[in-house]
Amino acid sequence: MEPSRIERLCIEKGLKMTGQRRLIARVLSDATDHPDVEELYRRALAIDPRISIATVYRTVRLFEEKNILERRDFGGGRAHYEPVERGHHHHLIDIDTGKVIEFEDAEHERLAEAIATRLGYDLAGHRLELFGRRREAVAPSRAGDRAKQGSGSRGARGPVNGDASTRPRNKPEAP
Amino acid sequence: MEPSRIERLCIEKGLKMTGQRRLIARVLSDATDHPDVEELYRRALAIDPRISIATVYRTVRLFEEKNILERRDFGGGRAHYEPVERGHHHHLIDIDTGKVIEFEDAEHERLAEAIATRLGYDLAGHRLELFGRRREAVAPSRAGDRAKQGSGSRGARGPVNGDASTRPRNKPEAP
DNA sequence: TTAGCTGCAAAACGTTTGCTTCCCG
DNA sequence: CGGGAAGCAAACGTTTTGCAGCTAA
Repeated sequence: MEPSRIERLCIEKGLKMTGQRRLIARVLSDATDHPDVEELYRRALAIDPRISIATVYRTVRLFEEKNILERRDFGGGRAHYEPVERGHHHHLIDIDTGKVIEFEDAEHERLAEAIATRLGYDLAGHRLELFGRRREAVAPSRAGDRAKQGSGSRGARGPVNGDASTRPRNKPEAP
Repeated sequence: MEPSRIERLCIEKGLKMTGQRRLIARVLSDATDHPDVEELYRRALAIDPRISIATVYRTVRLFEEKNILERRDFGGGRAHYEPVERGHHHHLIDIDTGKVIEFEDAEHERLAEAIATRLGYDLAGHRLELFGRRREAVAPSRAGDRAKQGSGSRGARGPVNGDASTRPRNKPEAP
């Protein structure tokens, strides 16, 4: 079987390629979403049931350090991962479904740079997260134009209450 | 002793005011930074050594639900809190010192709204975090106009390595 | 051959909760 | 007085780690 994109990256960076790393690399290469470690573990288990979750943790950490993966924190306790090769972008999180939409915005990049400069800093990184809710179709004609959405790891875990009342242990919430 | 600003808020919202809540309200009113729960606990302990950390957790959660506090996640495991009365703003985190600088930017607000709209969403909230490093003074004349900085909770815990090598368990890092 | 990876189970970490006692309103 | 709050310790969910054996290079 030919090496996955991420496995190739690993080799480039001189990592020792074990079966488990190859497996995780493949799972990550195949992913189009932002899985957390448990989800990665689940997907890996489905292919080879002998892998341990400790290895998944160790591997994503390694990959992150080697700049192969990016860790994302959408709020809700668990870290999510995605290949850096997808390039720089930001996220809009649907607070009703938990779905994550990726986007880029040149103007924002420019603005972030400008703000840092204004404050006397060199920008080393930044993150922008939007939390939103599908806009109701207001036009009287056909309701609901749809947005291309990158899909969330696991499905929604119940809607966020708009007024920050009870917080359901592990949900993203709108700041 | 007269009630702190936050205690007044609590009373307005009809919360039962116990000694502990009054204490935490005071500590929060006095804070100009973004303390985490442990730090709040420490500051509260210094005033009244009989408070328990469980109470601090329960209280900040309550205050958050009542829209008195805002929880912030700067990456690094712990949640940080600040009074909402400080108004809407964003943060620039100094990756060398851990210091947090607050800023507002009208253009960014407008842009965030516009992006959400473009994607078919109503913006419910958003967060922008910049990670940066003090700019070296390059100009031969007077070096470095200074930025008003809100100061980090506890001092820096060692610099972040620019290339994401070993991650020191509980440090913010630049995305 | 051997540095370094894996699995397992146990520990660590921040946070929440069950229960009993205590206190505010 | 009664319902909610506090304290304590135990439980929680996620992540890390110590150790003994295994494996890629």
